[in-house]
Amino acid sequence: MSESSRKILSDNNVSITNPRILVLEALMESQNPQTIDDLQNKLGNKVAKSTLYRVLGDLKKINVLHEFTSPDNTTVVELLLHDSDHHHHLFCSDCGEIIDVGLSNEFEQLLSAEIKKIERKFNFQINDHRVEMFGTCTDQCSNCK
Amino acid sequence: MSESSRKILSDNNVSITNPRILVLEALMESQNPQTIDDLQNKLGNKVAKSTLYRVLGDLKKINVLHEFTSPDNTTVVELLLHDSDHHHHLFCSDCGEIIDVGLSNEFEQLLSAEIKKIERKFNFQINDHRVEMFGTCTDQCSNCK
DNA sequence: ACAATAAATGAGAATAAGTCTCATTTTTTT
DNA sequence: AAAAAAATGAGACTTATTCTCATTTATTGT
Repeated sequence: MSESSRKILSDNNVSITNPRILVLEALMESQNPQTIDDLQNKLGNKVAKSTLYRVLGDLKKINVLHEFTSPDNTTVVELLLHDSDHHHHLFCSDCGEIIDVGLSNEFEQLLSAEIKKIERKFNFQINDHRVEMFGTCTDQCSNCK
Repeated sequence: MSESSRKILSDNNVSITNPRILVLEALMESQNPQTIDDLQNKLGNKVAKSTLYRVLGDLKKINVLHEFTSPDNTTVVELLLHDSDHHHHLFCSDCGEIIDVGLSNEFEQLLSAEIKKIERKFNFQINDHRVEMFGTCTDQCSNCK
């Protein structure tokens, strides 16, 4: 059960500790990004707050964790295990839910072309991008009643 | 000089006060998004910290201010005076600079089409979107030496 | 223009997310 | 299994943002 967590850590030469496994399992419990609060609730008092933040930092350093900020200014975090799972985010301003969204290859190709133009225009080297979409879930999502 | 600031306020039925004018002028000084720190420096001690935050809140409420968070977790703020000036952001991870970027109409049209698909798929009503691009400015920008 | 009323401000206290410290525990190495 | 290195927990600390409330400034009605 904790096998994949252990693998993530050993693959990245990070020592295998209980807090790290617990945090990884908590992260894997949900597909979509989650807040630090969500994580703390899942972990209860099994991992100290300082350790939680430290472990999140460790996971960022080995590039398996992506941290960003939602429009209501909450820090959210999501596992990024495969380079392949490039995706974007859809934010609901009613309930705060954040949903991972894939866009078509056609779109991604045109975006890549646009990005090449921007690189030239601004003399930048661009190594990542993301599309954020903002709105409201028109009927009930898991949080809206 | 402060005419356009006054107009923004009166157009939105917000009472015209000195701090509001000063904050608007400071915001208008730079085309690209700026940090709260930048603003505080520009304003010196002319506007109290609590007032600055309150005024920024007021401006958000009347939709002339857009606040977001940069990848290094700093709050940044930019005036959005015309509905027409839809744009995206380019972040430099070396110097922290944030640059406003427009993308082609062709791209925006394809993105709109993608967004319509997402709306249907997730039962969302999407009212805004933004593309974020992350990279480094390969030669010196205004901050990099 | 002038009171009266309502709204906004300044100063600093309060809150909260995130970081830091250091003594103890756990993991890794040999 | 012992020694060395790294990670953890607990709580103090920092810092951005919000809140409170007495005072000042703006707006409204006459």
